[in-house]
Amino acid sequence: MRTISKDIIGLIGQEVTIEGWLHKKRLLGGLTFINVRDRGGLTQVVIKDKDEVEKLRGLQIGTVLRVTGVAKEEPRAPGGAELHDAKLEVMVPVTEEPPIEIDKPLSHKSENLDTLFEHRSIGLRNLQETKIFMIRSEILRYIREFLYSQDFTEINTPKIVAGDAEGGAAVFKLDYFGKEATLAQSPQLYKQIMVGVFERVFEIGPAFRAELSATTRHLSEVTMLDVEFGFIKDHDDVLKLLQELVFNVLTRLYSEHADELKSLNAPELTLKPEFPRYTMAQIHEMYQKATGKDMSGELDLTPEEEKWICEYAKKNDGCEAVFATGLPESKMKFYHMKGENGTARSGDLLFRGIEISTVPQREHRHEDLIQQMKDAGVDVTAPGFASYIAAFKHGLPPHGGFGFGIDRLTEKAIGLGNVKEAVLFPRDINRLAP
RNA sequence: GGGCUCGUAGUGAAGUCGGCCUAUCACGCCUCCCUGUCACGGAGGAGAUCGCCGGUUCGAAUCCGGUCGGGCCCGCCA
Repeated sequence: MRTISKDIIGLIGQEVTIEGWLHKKRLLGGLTFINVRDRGGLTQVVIKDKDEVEKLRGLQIGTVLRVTGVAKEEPRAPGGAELHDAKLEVMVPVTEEPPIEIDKPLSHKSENLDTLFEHRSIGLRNLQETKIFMIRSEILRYIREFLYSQDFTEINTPKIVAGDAEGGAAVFKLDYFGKEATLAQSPQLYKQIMVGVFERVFEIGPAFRAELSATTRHLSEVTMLDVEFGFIKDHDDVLKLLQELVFNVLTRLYSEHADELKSLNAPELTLKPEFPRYTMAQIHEMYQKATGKDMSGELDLTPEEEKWICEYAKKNDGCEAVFATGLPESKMKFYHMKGENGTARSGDLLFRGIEISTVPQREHRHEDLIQQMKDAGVDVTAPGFASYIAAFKHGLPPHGGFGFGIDRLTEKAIGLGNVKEAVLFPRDINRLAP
């Protein structure tokens, strides 16, 4: 019977067998400590028998072991317990020295990220690296639990799609049995269609972006949370749902994983249930007043302004998340709903200096949608649009939703410097492997 | 697409306006010592044709040109 490391504390006095990877050796002469890693963490094993220690000679970190010993309560051991009188069995010997260390912090300096990703399969065994992805897993779990509690249904939509459906982002083209297809840049059209079926849907999946962008916040393959729900009263309903989701997920993360976040040097969380809201025009004006730089000619916020408004909101509103509303109509997509004074009913959610989400209300009226598509130069007869338009023709209620970057949220929740650090195997303009 | 930068043992760094470099340090690795370590400690050792190609020079890690590979910012985008 195999015991998992975190359960040893409950089996004091009993003989237990653990299986895992040799994580660290410390030879002190007549006494040897080894750490064995399994899915529950590390177990410290104390070995006094020289013959048992000899079994590890020539074997490197990563060697897979079966260890049988007696569980002892020991305040000096990590976790309060350790194994004594251990017998070792080498299940998979490893003689190759690891290319990257796993028991000391790895360099996350931007110029060293390439090494980090090159040796990803080993580096991820470093407990500090593992924590990043444990936290990412928890963020996904909290998101799902919140949305289930709000009666949402999780869906999966195709990632191979016909043509350039949405517009905006650059797409990857591929040959699909002789036809031209693209990798989906977003589940936008499908999730709207599904509002006509389930009312409330969400999807967590990949989206592909072919922009030639090489920055700390861009990936060619991102993981998006896409939410869409019907029977909204107004745009405010959409902003409120996102606000509640983000507040719920982040406060839960910071309370349930305080230790891990602290060990990763994550900043303190400053958040309020009601996120401050500023219009794009207001932000341009406030930024100009503060810095003297005039950005009013820009339709969108510049990266510098995004950082600035987040700092401002943290200091003056006590909240690191902030909505930028009143996106200019000229920047809106054909499926967004027009607002007042040449703006779209849309907003951006910014957190710790970066855009995490775009939050629009959709145009649900069939005739108006068709007109907006034509105005945007979209071919409404293209095969990719037929079933989309049909959903509207057969009745879609007022609805809205948002796309939401999981990678960016994970990065910023932990306080990392580059979105790629929050991705197991990042894809960017230079990297296709591992 | 534009601009700016970087490339030195397995890993992270120092040295870079020509010579004191037979290339320095830390971690890791190997050998030995060490009975409470937990980034263990101590002694010794191996490991680098300084990304690659060419040039200048008596002499190049260091200067010049090219090339390949990274990184950061802008634009685009989320």
